[in-house]
Amino acid sequence: MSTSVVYIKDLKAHAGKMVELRGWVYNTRSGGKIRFLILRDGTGYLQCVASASDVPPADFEILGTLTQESSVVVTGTPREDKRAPGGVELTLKSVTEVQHAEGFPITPKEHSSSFLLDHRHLWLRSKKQHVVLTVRHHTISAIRDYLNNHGFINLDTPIFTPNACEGTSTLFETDYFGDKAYLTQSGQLYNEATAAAFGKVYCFGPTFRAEKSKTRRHLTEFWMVEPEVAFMRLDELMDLEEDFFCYIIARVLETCGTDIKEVLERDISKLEAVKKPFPRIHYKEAAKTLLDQGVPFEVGGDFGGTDETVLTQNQTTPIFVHHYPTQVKAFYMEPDPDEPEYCLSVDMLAPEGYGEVIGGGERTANLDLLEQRIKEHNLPRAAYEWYLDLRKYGTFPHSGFGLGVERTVSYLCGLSHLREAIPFPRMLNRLSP
RNA sequence: UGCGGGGUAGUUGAGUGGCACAACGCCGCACUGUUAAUGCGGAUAUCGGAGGUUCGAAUCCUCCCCCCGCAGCCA
Repeated sequence: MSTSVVYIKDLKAHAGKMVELRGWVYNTRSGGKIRFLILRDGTGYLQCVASASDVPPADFEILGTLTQESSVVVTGTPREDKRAPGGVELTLKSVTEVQHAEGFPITPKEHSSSFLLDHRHLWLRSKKQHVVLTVRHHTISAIRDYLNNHGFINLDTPIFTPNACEGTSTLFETDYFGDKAYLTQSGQLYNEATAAAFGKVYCFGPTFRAEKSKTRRHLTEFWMVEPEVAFMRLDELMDLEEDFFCYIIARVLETCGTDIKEVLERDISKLEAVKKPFPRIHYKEAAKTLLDQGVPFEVGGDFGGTDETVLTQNQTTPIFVHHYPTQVKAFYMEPDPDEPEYCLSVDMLAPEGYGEVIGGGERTANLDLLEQRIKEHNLPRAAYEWYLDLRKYGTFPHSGFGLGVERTVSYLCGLSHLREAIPFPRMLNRLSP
């Protein structure tokens, strides 16, 4: 009879049959003539039990010397047992040590965040990080599925760019064969070109901001999905955003809900309560709310983290704040024709203090206005000639938005800092590992 | 970048002028159902770096480095 090689997640289907598993030692416990091995294989955790009378003496000896994260191959027969964490355990028949690991630095006890980040390559093996990054995977998968199933074409935009997209944020500069090139901070301008060619498009990739921000909500390298739709107006954009976001939440709850609740100890009823439509609040109304609550807020400015928390504190769903002052938003935002000092922009703010997760709006379709705005923002006109062409040859109303993947994952997982929402975070003071 | 809090054993902390401590981890012994096992024993530190004050500095002073939190900016 041959022994089949299985993963822990599939173990229940092999109850009573001899199987082989390959993985790493999570922990061991010894009880004299009985020894326990907690094995992890990337798909789950499994308690293996060996009695001195049931395994060869040499194998029993190995079980007594195994250390945390040593790599092993074990064989045995799985069976259901209420005493085991997970409900299934393995009656060991043999164990082979592939490599003996000495002094694994991360123990199941408490560590500081900087110690863990220094050991991020090893921290990834721990339970919570495993769940968070699995949520990230399903978030990305849901994003792609939603857009692909709603007629969007994925057309990725360049990471090397010759000019600033929004002109305001700080860019990472690189040498490009003697010329200056910058790492992209948004694919938005290129999306407008592909939207004119394909109608509904999105780009999805890393973006870079050299902002010297050191907060729980900033990375210097983060992932963003940016859909752009030809002929879409602001109200339809909000319809799209809320439907999209609800789909992501539903997919993640379906695939990872139990782990988010049990391993991350996040209150998932807060996620289950998120239903569309989300409240749509005009900037002026939001500003009034802040002033009514006694928040020292300067009308005409953008919202800070604290402002966003106050605005969302009594909400069970994310909210939309639209019509920000034209002055504080990017040059390409379309001014409201009735009230040009406000523009057709919209941010989606998540509840529970997570703040802005989506930023977007309707883009200026008018060539003259766009030229004027480029001048006002002191942007080099030559670099934008191609962008102006989009208004010269069949200009069209269009809207789009950018959703930050790490902020979304952070919200879904209830993290206190988004550095855990990406495998290898890049921050102001961290470039390694 | 500004303000605040920190840097002591592998890790997490206590220690405000007088013998460097504890817990966990690690090593050894015991234990046939452990769940971050338990009990007993053991090893482990240039107290972030450089200078200074002092009979004596982890502790006081000066400069530097690094980390954490908050804010601005933003997804």
